[in-house]
Amino acid sequence: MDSNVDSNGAAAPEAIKAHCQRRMADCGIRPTAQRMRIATLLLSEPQHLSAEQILASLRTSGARVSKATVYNTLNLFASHGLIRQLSVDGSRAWFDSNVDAHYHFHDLASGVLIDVPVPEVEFRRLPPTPPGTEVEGIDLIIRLRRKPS
Amino acid sequence: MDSNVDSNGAAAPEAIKAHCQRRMADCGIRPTAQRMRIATLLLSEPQHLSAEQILASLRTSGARVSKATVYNTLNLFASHGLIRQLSVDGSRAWFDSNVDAHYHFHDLASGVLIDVPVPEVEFRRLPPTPPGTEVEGIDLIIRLRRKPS
DNA sequence: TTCCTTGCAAAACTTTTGCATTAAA
DNA sequence: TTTAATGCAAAAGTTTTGCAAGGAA
Repeated sequence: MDSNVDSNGAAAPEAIKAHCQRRMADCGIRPTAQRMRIATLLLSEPQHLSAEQILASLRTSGARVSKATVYNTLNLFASHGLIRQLSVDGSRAWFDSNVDAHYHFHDLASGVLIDVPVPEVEFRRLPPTPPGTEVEGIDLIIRLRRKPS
Repeated sequence: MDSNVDSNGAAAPEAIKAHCQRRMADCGIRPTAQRMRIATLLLSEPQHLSAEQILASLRTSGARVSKATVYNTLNLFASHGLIRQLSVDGSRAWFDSNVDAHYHFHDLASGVLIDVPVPEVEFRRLPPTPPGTEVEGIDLIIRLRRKPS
């Protein structure tokens, strides 16, 4: 049985599974076995994972998934708004399970990304958009360095 | 002679050259022929260029430059603060000749980047940084879509 | 049957690197 | 003469694609 709540108090696997199925259905994405594996891994909590990390994690846990399917699935999820793709440093894409509006800290020393909730940032003033355009979204990345002590 | 001012009123090539030499000297970068070509191209005005665009432009104008040198030089410039490297969409790096603090509009339809001067954005509130860290820089990209008319 | 999904391998693309050659100090 | 910069080709890393095989409707 794997219906227990884990040591962090995270939602039980069954609940995550159900949650993923519901969200995929809402997006009109057919819940195949591989997609469910990727979704349950990524959507289990707010996190930022790369395609390679997801592939490695799935392989480690014994799943049979190809690299092509991981990439295709992540692109599919992102295009349907199930996850969000981030461009942080250009070296690779990061996939964010949190699609609610939010911003990021980027720790330059470790590479770690940390979510910044919307209420933590307030704009007093934003530039007027060019004619014929409107704001689709705002990407804010606050780069962090180690404070010299 | 190519010391005329061009039709846009931009600085004359000689002035740009001198400007580049001075800035490279300030950064302790030896002004070799290839570096000067890349610098005069990129630093002639505020703009965003990819490595391939720079390589193509140099080749078109008859310069003998290798791809490796273009990449190595751009990395060198960026590491010395002569230019700024941007991660906008993950597909490739963009090199920004404007190293003064500023933000960007990103037109999703055309891919075009537009500078947003600092005074156009004011933060009323920013999140507290995690312990032991301080802000190194703030990257703000305002994504634009075409306004439905 | 028909359509969609998957895996595998190959390809595409951007960027980096090794090394011999060239240019500069 | 000694060090640094360049060009070329190859390699590396990430992501996409073609196609045959498998699976669901």
